[in-house]
Amino acid sequence: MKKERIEEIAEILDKRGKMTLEQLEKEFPNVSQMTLRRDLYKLEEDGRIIRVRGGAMSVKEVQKVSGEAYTKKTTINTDAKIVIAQKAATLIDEDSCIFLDGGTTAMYLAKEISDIKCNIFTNGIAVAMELAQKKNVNITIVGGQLMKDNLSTSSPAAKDYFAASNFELAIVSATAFTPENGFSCSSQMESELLKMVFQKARHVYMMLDSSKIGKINPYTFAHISDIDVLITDDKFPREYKTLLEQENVVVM
Amino acid sequence: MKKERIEEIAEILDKRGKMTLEQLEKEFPNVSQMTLRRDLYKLEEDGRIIRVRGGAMSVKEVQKVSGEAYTKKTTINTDAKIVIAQKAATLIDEDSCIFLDGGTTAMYLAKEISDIKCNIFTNGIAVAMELAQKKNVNITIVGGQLMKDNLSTSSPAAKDYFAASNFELAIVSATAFTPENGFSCSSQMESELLKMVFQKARHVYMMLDSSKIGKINPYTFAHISDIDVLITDDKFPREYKTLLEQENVVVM
DNA sequence: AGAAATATGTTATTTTTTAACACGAGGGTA
DNA sequence: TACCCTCGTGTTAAAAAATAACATATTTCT
Repeated sequence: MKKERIEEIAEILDKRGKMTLEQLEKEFPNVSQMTLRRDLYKLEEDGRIIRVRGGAMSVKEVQKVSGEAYTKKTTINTDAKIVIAQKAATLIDEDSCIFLDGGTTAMYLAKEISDIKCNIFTNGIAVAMELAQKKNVNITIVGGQLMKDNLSTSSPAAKDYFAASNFELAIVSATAFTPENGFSCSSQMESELLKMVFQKARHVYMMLDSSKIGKINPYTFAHISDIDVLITDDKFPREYKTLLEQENVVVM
Repeated sequence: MKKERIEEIAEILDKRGKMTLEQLEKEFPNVSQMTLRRDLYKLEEDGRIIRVRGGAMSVKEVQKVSGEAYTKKTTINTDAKIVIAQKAATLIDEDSCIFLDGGTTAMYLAKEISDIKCNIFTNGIAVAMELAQKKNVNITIVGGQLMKDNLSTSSPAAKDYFAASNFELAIVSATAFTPENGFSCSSQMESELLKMVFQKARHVYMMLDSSKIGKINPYTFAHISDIDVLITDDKFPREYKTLLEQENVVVM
């Protein structure tokens, strides 16, 4: 089917770096050239490849050449984040009303979410941009000052926003976690915003890849008891898991 | 000479990210298309650009925005918009406080703005994202519901935002204009938001490429008398210009 | 100066891409 | 069940762009 084929094309392209349409036709003899073209077009829209004369090339390939600076940040523990995002995506129901933070994990979640009718609040513009591709998702952006490092907003005025809006579920992530210091982040405003979110939300799911564990950031916005579910990867330490479960947190 | 030209092409490309051959021809009117093609070929050999259908894109650009889609649905009257954006960019002073709308013209303006210390409010997340690359620009996003077609937000709650913030200058654009119906757009919420902006702003500059002229959209948010400066391209009809100048609008 | 190398322009040809329409397979609804 | 709709796909014609090939400068070097 379409989706698998597109995925496969992306993989091949990532692997080989560059392919001509002719080569792709050989690889996929049972579909027409036009279909492959359309697939490439879609992949280009998603920013995964660049179409060039005669075929296409992988964006990763281009980035590999010399781009370390920016790329690095987004590739920390990418695989784990994607796994976490996929898990989280299964937890989103139709017609639900959700807050999503602006972190990279949320970004991956935005990619993974299926296009169902739901309402999502977010303070991350990259997240919002990703979600904008889903037809059925209603997106609301929390305004405020933009932090350039993580492309998310925060402001004291967010309080007013939240006053007039409701959401049952908040799916957030932290940049650091220890059992003693709880979940922390590096920006005070963000921490304040998240505290507000926690007050508003009926349930809170925390996405936390294992690289965050044992680290401490300046502003704690939540403790173990504040969350309902922790979504993590399989490198998550067993002892922490039992610890969390003792506090009635579901770890998945 | 060849070398300087190639260098210049590389620089332009790094700045704009992507250019068509047509645009390059305008930039270099004294050489033939073929020469430019050969230049691009050379630059590709050197690994600085990637040639794509119709033109080329900077490798840096690809490396920079890994998540964003480079795809251009935004190719309507691009040249005019860039010209307008360049003009508008010259009007932005250090330490000023500006509202910028979320349209494509504003997007180009965001690219052209030099990295000076200033404060920019915007309701366009694509605009905000572009601005995020400037170190010295302080960005505030107006929250609200995201409209997927133009990636800008609008909401009744914006009023509250504006209540607590000031800006001297608003630089906006419209999707349609006639002298009788004034400046109009297709979304009621956006129109309301712009009206609020107009109330708050001391000065209003309107960016309007000539393709918008003579068209009417459902919601009028301003008339000629509401704006101070109109920034347009050289296809702007002379008779309209005199008309505007009669109403003390500066046309540039 | 004059030959060789380099750079540019012009035109025709080939290749690639797009646009437009058609068709059939599901999926939901009255 | 019949109908309508959307979606994915294929086919073809038309447009656009890239290349190749050749002609004509322009520079460089001896």
